[in-house]
Amino acid sequence: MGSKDRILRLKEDTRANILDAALKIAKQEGWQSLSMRKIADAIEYTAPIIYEYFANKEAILLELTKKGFSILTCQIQNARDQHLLPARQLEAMWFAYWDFAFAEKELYQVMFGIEVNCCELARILPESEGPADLICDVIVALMAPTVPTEEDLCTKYYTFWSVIHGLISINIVRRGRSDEVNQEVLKIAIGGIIRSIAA
Amino acid sequence: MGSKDRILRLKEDTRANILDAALKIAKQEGWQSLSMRKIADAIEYTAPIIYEYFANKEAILLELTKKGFSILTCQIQNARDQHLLPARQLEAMWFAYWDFAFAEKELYQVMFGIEVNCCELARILPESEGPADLICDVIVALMAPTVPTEEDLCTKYYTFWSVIHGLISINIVRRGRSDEVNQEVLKIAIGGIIRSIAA
DNA sequence: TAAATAATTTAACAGCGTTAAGCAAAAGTA
DNA sequence: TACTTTTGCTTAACGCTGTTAAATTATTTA
Repeated sequence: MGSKDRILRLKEDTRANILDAALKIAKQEGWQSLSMRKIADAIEYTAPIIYEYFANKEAILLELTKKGFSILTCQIQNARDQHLLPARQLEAMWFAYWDFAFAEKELYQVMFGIEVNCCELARILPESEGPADLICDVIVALMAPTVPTEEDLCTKYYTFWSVIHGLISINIVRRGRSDEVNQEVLKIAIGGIIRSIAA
Repeated sequence: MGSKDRILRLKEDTRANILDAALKIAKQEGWQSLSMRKIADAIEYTAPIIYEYFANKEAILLELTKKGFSILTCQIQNARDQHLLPARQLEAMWFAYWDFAFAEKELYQVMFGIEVNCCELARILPESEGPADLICDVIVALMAPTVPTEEDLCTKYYTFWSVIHGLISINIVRRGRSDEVNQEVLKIAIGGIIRSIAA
């Protein structure tokens, strides 16, 4: 009876191997050249086997997206927990976001890229709301005792995200400027928004 | 001898037809489903013919990118010429940028998407510097009589671009919030940067 | 009219995602 | 032990992709 468990565990392993292989290939050759056959090669099976673990290629990308949001959420949480003042927390959280985007460039790309998985991500993947929820909490704290409307909170988060995501996008598609320039732009932008929120 | 000209003109026509067809297909079905055979169908030829006008599919995208930058540059110029004060000009220019991104969504995507044409765009396509040059000029005017260093100017342009590009990206990949929210975020962001520059 | 050149198409290659059929080994049953 | 069923996996195939070479048709030149 224990053999069932062992087999189940092996299956879980192959599933993880598929995801690992996909990400590894993306890191080495880019998402564009990721193919089911390459994944199969990497895990030493033939391509059809993958379809016993994932419905299709998109499902693999979605799972990696999920993984990405899980890691990002975790790191934003950690950043927050290392500060007490909301303003400091917010700054640290966005810097964590920034760091994640480059430390896990491929994950970030599959999370926010022009890929298939765009449209209704929050609907099919509730985890994708994690970072937003965390940051909105701190924005509320920063504004206390004023309580923002849902609309207002959304706009503020949105402004933050646009700035940081814009900077990241530009840095990923182009070869970014020097790190110093980036850090400065980031600090100016974040500081400006924080001040405009706190005011 | 005039027949040579006529043939050349016809050839120029088919070239334009290829570009038009490619953009039309992208508008109707998205870049992802654009194929050489579909283009060929649209211009009522077979696929290999396209290769007498363009080296490959990427060359077609590059040509459309070029076209996009040409239009964008033109519209930014127009926006500038309708105002006198640098601050007003700058605002109008970024709003023109914004409008272009949505009026010509597909062109904007191929210009700044995660596509192949990313890395050294300015090197292979000098036109892509047009908008930046125009806007930098106005930034300099805004700062007068202070003369910014190249680095400083670059950082300021870069900050602008990040904010606007971020907002646009988010609006294109996700279904954007209401127009009012967007306009407000945009106005706040642009206004904030302009003030921080002018100060 | 015959030869040369140009324009266009058909056929093919290698690769893609995906599915169906086939096979071989293991497990269950008598 | 012998037979059947199930499982795991592969091979083969379909229709699609970008791209190239060969074959074919049409046009121009001699």
